[in-house]
Amino acid sequence: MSANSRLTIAAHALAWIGLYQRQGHEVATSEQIAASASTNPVVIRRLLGDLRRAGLVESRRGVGAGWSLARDLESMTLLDVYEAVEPGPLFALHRAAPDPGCVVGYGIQPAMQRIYDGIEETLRRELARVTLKDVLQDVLAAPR
Amino acid sequence: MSANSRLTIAAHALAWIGLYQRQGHEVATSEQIAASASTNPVVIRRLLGDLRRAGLVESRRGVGAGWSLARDLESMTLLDVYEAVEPGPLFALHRAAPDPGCVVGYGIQPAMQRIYDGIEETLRRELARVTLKDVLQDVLAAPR
DNA sequence: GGCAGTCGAAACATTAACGGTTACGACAGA
DNA sequence: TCTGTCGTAACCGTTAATGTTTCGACTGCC
Repeated sequence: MSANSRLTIAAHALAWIGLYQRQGHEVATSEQIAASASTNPVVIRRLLGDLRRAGLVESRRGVGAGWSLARDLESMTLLDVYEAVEPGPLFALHRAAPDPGCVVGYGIQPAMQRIYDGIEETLRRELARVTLKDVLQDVLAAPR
Repeated sequence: MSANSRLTIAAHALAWIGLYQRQGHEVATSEQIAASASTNPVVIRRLLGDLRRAGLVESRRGVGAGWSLARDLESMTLLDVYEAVEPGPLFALHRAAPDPGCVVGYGIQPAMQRIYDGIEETLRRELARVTLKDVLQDVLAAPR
């Protein structure tokens, strides 16, 4: 499907900020998060920008600049993150419209769309069941 | 997510072959199916090749050549089709391994993998609930 | 007022996936 | 032998994802 890592990296960033703040720090920088996630600070800033637009994080500029959580990790679910960083649908319909003169070509798109809508709804319910607090707890529970 | 249309086109092809056979024909050609789906015969042959490897369709060569169903549409689910045409996972982990010296970097991958495994299992259950017969019925039920 | 550190954003490069297209050999029935 | 179709490789164009560089904007601190 050519899956991307956006949800993974966004969850990583949120967990990192949450843990860092729990340790008494005010803000985290994109450079720190990028080092933990083995990627580029600009990639982190782009993703956190999406999360900021969704109201999950806040950013400060200037000297003591960086990122902080806008809400408690407990109040954020993976669905919030998913909606913030993944705009499109899971499955695409035909690239070009199928032949409307053919019975199958005529009826296939609404039929598949209904199925895909149901599947995405199920996916959302599943994502909504996991909070970012759950994720961080699970991360910290990893055996060393 | 950069979704593709493989599941859609594969379902289209199976529904088309099923209907065509119901009308008394032995085999369907990739050219006929491609015309209905508004794509190229080679694209159809590639997809049907995947479905053949999965035991869903059969192909004949030679003069009276073409494609036919290997099983009843009722016995095929969208999960069978999905597994035949979509090898990869839905969500990717980090492209480069995260920093194992960081607590979050160390524990994030197993944590996210568990979540993703659960989600894919749910997706599979959902896909397994829909047979290709259901799809064809739904297609034929479209108002004209 | 100037400096320093960080974000915000644009621009560009690289890579990979996807779908479309052409081409041609293999095959099997007439 | 001829014909129609599959099987498959090769190549192309488009798009998405990610990485990288760059530079202006901002703001606290000296």
